[in-house]
Amino acid sequence: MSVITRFAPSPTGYLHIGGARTALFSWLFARHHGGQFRLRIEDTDRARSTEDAVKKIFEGLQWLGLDWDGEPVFQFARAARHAEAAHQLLSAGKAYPCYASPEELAAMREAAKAQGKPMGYDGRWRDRDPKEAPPGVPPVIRLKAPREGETLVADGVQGEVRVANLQLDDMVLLRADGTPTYMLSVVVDDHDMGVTDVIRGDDHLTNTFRQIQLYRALDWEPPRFAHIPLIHGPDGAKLSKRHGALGVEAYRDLGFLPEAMRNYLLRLGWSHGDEEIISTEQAIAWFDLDAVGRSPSRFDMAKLTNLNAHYLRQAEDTRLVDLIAPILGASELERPRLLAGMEGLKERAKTLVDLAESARIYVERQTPDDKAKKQLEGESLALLGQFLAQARAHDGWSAAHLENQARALAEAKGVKLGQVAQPLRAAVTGRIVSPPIFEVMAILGAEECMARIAQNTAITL
RNA sequence: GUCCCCAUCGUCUAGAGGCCUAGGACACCAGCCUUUCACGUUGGUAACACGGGUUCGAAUCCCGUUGGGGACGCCA
Repeated sequence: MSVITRFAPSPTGYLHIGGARTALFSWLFARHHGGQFRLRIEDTDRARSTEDAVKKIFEGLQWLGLDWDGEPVFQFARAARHAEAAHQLLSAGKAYPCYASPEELAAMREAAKAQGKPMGYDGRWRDRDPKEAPPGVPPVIRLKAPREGETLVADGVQGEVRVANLQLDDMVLLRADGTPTYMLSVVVDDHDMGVTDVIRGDDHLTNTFRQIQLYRALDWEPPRFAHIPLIHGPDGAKLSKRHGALGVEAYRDLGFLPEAMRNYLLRLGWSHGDEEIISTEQAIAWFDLDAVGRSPSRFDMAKLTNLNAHYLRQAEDTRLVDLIAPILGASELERPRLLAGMEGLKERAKTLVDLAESARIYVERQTPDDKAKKQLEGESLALLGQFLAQARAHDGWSAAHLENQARALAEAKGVKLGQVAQPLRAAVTGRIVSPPIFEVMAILGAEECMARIAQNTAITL
């Protein structure tokens, strides 16, 4: 049977980093095995689900390059089907109505805790005659789960995990208003969608025992499960909005490339020997569950940034110009300069935001900053003047030509090339850091350079 | 409280009993390269949580301790 995986987020917020990795792993697994990767929106919590969140999830996955097969399934639309499964269990005697009130339930939990027993429903309506039901109380429907033996999960990542059935209580299948609970919905949907491999966060591991009991009750074959460890924040605590749990679009806005994100997320919890830089094609070829680690990992911005710098250097110049143009508001006229300068810019940038910032020198004239100003006084300024006088006396404005002249001047004056280049850089770019200055000057052209120098220094030509 | 999972440099990890004086990557420090910065390059600091076993031999297997995490909803 061909592999079918799914990613099943609830649309209560953006697609966060943990969800993104889960989606990536499921996607890679499906692609590796030539199967399907499907998307299901778990929107049964009407109060918390929003359309905006659904949109954000779609956009997040698209940005990451994780394409899904077929149409997304909206879980709420299938509520009737879920309820049908519960009623089927009810008539088969595998489920029963329970009339316990919320207050009773709370009391049960407290009592169980006090006695050192697992917290949960005590099964008081399990074998009770429904005729004893309190009048006017709509019941919930609970699964009549096995009280003996144990339930085993043969997990693709965690190995064999088992728990005594006594630890598990009779879960609610249908709420008092007749709507299905998450546990029921997931099982029915995964079954109906033909999901063969459920890859999800570790936080679902204990749910899995209950879900397997449900599969058994419904006489369905459970899928294979794989629970991947959670991602923690830099402080080791659960990932919260405070540090890493931003939506993927936040990382996009921070200037990260999707391929860098994919590579980073892939290496968080998965490895292939000492490989670090892994293309998506390579990842598809290599990815499998046996190389997924079992321990949680921490989110490390520094490593993501490093990877991003790598992919930035690798990226096509035209693509990068397209990506930074909106940040810069660069007119069509300036695109040729950006394109010409991109080679030199991109190897110095860590993020698209950095890149855009450093690219401003090609887009607009900059007022010298404080450090640049220091290069435009005294001895430095004198050297600059001499360089300009010399440059003006010769024809040609290529990077090589300008550099040769600067070298000649430096040699004649017995100074280092930097002493000529730095004032020049300051006058032309307004900064003390930039791509090679002669290259910058060549791209800008003589006219623009002279205008900037005149504007930024007292030198008149 | 009950149950489940986890544990190698600061971080991500390699390691499936001898190949480990524990390897790589990021970060950090120092040198080199160099018109600045970055890249690149050379070197360095830095880890098997602890305690018991098993074994000729343990980072690797077993048990315990400690420390993290997760789950116990008519949320998903």
